[in-house]
Amino acid sequence: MLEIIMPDTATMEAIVSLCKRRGFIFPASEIYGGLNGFWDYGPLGTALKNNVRDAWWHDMVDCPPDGPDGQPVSIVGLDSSIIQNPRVWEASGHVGGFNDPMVDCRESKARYRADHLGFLGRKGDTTGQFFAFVSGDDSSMSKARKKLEKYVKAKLSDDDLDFCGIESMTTARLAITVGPDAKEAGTLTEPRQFNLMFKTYVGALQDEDAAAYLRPETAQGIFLNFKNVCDTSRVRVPFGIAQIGKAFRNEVTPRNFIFRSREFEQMELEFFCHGDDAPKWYEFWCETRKNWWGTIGVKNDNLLLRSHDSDELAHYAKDGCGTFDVEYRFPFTAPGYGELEGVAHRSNYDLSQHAQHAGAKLEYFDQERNERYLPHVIEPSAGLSRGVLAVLCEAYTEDPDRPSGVYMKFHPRVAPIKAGIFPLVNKDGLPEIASAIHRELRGKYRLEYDPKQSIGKRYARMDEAGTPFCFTVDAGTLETGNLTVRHRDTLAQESVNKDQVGNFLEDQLG
RNA sequence: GCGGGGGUAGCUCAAUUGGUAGAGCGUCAGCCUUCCAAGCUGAAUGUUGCCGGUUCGAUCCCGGUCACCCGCUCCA
Repeated sequence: MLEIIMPDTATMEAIVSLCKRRGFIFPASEIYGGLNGFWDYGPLGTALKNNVRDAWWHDMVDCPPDGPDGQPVSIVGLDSSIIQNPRVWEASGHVGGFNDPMVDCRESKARYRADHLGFLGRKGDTTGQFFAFVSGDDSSMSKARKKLEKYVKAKLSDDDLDFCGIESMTTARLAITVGPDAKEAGTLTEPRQFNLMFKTYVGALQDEDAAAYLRPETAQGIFLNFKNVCDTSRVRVPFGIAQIGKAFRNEVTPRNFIFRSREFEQMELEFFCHGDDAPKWYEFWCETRKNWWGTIGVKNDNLLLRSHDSDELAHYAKDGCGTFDVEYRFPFTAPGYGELEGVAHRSNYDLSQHAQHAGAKLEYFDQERNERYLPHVIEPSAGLSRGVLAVLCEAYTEDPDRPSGVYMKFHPRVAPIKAGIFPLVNKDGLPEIASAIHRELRGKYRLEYDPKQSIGKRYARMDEAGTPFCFTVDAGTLETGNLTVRHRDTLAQESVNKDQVGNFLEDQLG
């Protein structure tokens, strides 16, 4: 029997509500009415996000996985600037195609710069069709002319033609215009601004010479420093450079909580290798990255791993061996999936672009091969903000049988609070024992000591915070030294000596 | 960007069809309490999203705006 899964807006609203109630995530500048596409992380959310971030950094940089040859791969860290020389974004392809008003064709799926389009009509005819062409492209123009002549069923001389630019094209005119690569009329959109980058000005004078952009991805900062890292870090190809940081995109429609926001965090790795070895490393990183999500509790049931079809490959991935997505079934995408991470073979696109635009020598000399070349790049690019959202969705577990009605089943590795330390009652010397355990271990683990209110209330709070363990000191502890540890997921309780709490956590958390 | 839906305490909601708002839960304090939001006593918290208009008076009517949710669009 197939289970039919629908977009679950009720669950999503419950998750957003819990995030607000417990201090995971708030709307940014909420007391001023918020700001579309921006979110703030509260105490628990910050801890959760830092834990996901640290897990990635640990597994990629501090303790990278073994490569295909069984030896640990070589990866170093980087933290580049959010604002770079604006020419960076020309080289990367972010400015140009996306800084000017663009016209899309719904039929041919082609996109044109609006100021590069010309329009051809019959002089004196205000109701007949117009035919668009790409200015400066003779074949495109003659094609438009032929289409026009076929439409009016007459041979036209130059004097019969009416040329105009996009500025003369009203909505009504566009509706009867045939695109440069289209057959039907009315498939061109109106010119639309596609500047997805946030613009700012460097220095006090706000003239266009001082214009700069907030980075729309962290990746470029890595390519910019490729030579610096090679020259200073004794790395040899193949190796990787990792970076975690904020990126900014002025999205048309921010939607779905922190899934598509205008300010977000990325965890990106650019792995440089010889072009011949690229397929091998691509394979390796697809495998490595898809398995990683399980180590922070995002399970296979809700993960989808898929390769891009060739027609959806980005400009930088055209010549590579493909792009591979790790997708997660969020409540708002179900039964579909939303992207968590993409592993792309970018060939040597980025380095060659920067070498060309900057006039810099970015080639690497490979001693072993006795060969000078631009390395190819395998890029596993993961969303930290989206990762946090996936972790939240995955952890959210309804359980009518427990007082809170819901608990967050975080993997201990990313849980904001690792354990609660409670005296069963706030008297008889129990708080002193619990407090002493807390003071002893708090430097090593994020713990919460709470002597107030009923024990059930404290357990319920920890359930919503997703704390995996709670240690409770009771009267028996005074005699035997044993206290009780409660497991969040099973509600099971077991006895542990108070001197063994540190060891217990060490076993469970590593 | 277009269309639709609701914005009332931290959360879930009620009320007044024009006369400045309540409950439950949560939170906090004290008491009590031998393991799952228990009990008792008390307390704090709202410019009814924001701005303007009509009115003697607006949370309610009107206009605008902001954020959120849904459907299109968009998402290199």
